[in-house]
Amino acid sequence: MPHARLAVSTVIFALSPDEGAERPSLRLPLVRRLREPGLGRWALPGGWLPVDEALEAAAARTLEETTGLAPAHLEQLYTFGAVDRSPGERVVSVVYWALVHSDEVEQAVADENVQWFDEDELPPLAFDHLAIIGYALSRLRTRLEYSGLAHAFLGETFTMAELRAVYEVVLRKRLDPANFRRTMETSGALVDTGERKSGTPHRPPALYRFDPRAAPPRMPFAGSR
Amino acid sequence: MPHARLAVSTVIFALSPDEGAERPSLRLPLVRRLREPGLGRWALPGGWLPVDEALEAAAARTLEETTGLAPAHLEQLYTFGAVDRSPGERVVSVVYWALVHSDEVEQAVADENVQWFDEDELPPLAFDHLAIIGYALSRLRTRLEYSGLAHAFLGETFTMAELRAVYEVVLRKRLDPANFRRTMETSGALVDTGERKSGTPHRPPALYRFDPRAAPPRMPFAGSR
DNA sequence: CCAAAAGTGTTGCAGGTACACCCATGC
DNA sequence: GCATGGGTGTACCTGCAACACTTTTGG
Repeated sequence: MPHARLAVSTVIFALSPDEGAERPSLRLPLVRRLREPGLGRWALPGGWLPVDEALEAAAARTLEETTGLAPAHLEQLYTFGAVDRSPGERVVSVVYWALVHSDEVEQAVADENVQWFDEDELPPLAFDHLAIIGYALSRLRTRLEYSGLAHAFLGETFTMAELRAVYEVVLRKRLDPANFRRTMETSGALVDTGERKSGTPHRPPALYRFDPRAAPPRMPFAGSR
Repeated sequence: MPHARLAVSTVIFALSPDEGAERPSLRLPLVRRLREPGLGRWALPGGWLPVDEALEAAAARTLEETTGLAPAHLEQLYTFGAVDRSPGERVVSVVYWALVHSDEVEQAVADENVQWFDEDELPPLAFDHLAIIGYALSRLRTRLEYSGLAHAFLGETFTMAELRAVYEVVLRKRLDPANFRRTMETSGALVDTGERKSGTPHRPPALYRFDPRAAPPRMPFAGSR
C-alpha cells in the first residue's frame, strides 16, 4: 500500500549586503530543479526526511548544504499537504523559515544551481513554492513586530539606523527615526556598547548590542501551564 | 529502506453545557488506546494519513468519527516530529485544533473508549500528547483575542453575557462587563437581533448574532502580495 | 420594594504618532 | 559654516482599564 512521502523544505531570508548607498533588500536562495517534476524551475532548498533525523535538524542541514551557512533563527512555518501539489506522487512538506546574518551572505555558496533572488524578483517556481514563500513573508512581517527578531539579520554590534533599516525593508514602510529609537530603547532589548561608529560623513552614531538576557522566544510548549 | 509514518491528530475543544448555575468549563474528547504503544492511556483522536486525502480533510474526518460532530473551526496547529516521540517507530504527526458548538456536545458520542475531559483534569496521556494539548490551549487563547473566534463555541444567537463567559473561560480571567460590551460593539462583528431573552430572573438581555460579513480569517496565503 | 443583572457615562493612564528642535561631524 | 544624519523634547490622539451610576426585570 502506498504512503505519502515526507519532505522538509526551508525558506531562508537574508538582507542583501548594502553595496553602495542603496537600501538593502530582502533576498532568499533557491535551487534549480535538475529532474522532473518541475525540471528547470526553481525551488526551495529541502529534501526527504531521513527516519533518524528531527524535523528542525533536517531543515538546518539542508540550509547548511545549500548555502554553507548556519541559521540565526529557525522556526516551523506550516505543513503543506494538498493531494495534487506534486504531480504523480503524494508529497507532504513540512516547511521551516530561517534568518541568516547578512554579513555572512557574501561567503554563501552560489553557483549555477543555487542562486539568491530578491523578494520581488522571483523566477518561475516549482510546485506551490510561490505561495509558500508568500506565506513565509507574511509570517516574517508579523513575527518581527511582536518579538525582537531583527537581530538575527545583524552582526554583533550595529547602529540604530542599521536596525531601523531591517525593520523598514521587512515591513516595507518608512519608520520615524525618533519614535523608532524610543520604542527600541524602552523595549529593554538593547545595550549601548559606549562605542561609536566613526568614518561616517556625519555625526558618529552609537553602537548597540542585543541584551543576551532578552532571549528569543522559543516556539512550542511555552504555555503548557 | 524505512520511512517516517505520517499521522494526523486533532485537539477538539468545546465548552461544557452549563448544567446548573456553574461556570462552563473547557473540555476536550480523548480516545483510549487499545494497543501498544501506550495501551490503556488516553490519546488525541487521529490516524494515519491516507494517500488520497488532504491533511485538513483527514482531521475533519477523524473528528467526525470520534465525536459525531462537524467542526465550527478547524486550523493547523503544528507538526511534531521528534525522533523518539513514539517508541519503536518513527511517527510524524500533523496536528490540527478544532472548535465545536457547545450545544451540540450533548449529542456527541461518548462510550468507554471515547470520553470528554475537563482541561485541568486530564488523564494519563500517551506519547507527547500532553505537551501538544498545552500548546493547543495557548494557541486557542492568543487566537481568541485577535480574531472573533468565540462564535465557534456558540449557537445562532446569544447574549452578551454568554459571549463574555466564553472569553472568561478560555482566557481564565474575569472581564469587566461594561468594557467587554463596548469592545465587542465597536468591533462591528455583532448584530443586535432586536429580540430579548426572557425568563431570566432579572432584566432581559438583548440577543445578538454574528455579522456574517465579518468572516473568520483564513489561515495561509493571506499575504502573498 | 429589593436584589441582581443589563446597560451607560466619565475619568485617567499608557502607548504611539507627528513634528519641532538641538547636536556633532566631514567637507 | 553648512549640509546631513544622530539624537531629544513635547504635544496630541486613541484605546483601554477602572469604576460610578442608571435601568429593568422577577420575586
